[in-house]
Amino acid sequence: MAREITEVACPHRLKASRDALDVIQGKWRIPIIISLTYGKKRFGEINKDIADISPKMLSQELKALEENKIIVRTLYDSMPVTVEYSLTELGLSLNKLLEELLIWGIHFRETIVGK
Amino acid sequence: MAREITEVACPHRLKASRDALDVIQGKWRIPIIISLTYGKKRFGEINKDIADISPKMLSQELKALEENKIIVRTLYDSMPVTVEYSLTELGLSLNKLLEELLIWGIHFRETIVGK
DNA sequence: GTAAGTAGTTACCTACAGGTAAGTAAAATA
DNA sequence: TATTTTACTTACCTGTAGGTAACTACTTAC
Repeated sequence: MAREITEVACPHRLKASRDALDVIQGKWRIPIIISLTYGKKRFGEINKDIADISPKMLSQELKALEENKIIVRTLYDSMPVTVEYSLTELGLSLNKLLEELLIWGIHFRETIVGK
Repeated sequence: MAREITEVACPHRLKASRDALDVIQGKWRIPIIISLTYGKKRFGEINKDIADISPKMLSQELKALEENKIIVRTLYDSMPVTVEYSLTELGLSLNKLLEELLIWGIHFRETIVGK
């Protein structure tokens, strides 16, 4: 019965969904990921892309995304040290989820606001 | 160029994604939605499904989900007053997004933990 | 009358997300 | 020598998410 599915399958499903949510949640993660889908960028470039983020928050969120293997930080020891951030394979694999989030968000807006 | 897409299309995309995230984010929203995908339920039944939620949090989150038109609250004035919660069309339409969240969550776990 | 069930509410507390402002270090430029 | 650029860090503050515990109101069963 449905009861069995609920009790047996749900804890695992819940844990995975929660993991995914934890990675993309917060105010800045998605903007950062989207900023990097258009290619590798430097700290200052991301900062310009996302106008209202403070360097503290950007630094903090980049660190978190790096820990979760969503992005990689590459340091070039050129004359003025430059750092570049880019999406990993795992980061790129978020594409479908982000797309679905976007689609539902639009649907939500149409349903709530539109009528 | 990509630059143009970034600057023109992103603010709207971001807003929609953020809207969607706001609806499902937090510790209890997804568990509650999943609990209701298996049919309408009463307060006490959801409380039993999600063992560690407090009545305060359940009440609070049900109210928020109702405000966002994800669920409906139906009151039956039978002898002991009973209340039933069920998913709306909009709530049911979250299915694909939740599925995608689950799929990526599993992929994430395999990539991070598995190897 | 007392207990138990249904569906919550109220008051209070803590932890973390996020924000502001300023400081840091190293090299390039003027 | 002083200023600018890049990439941050540090200290401090506020607001919200979430938690605990106890209380409420109504009804049925014992």
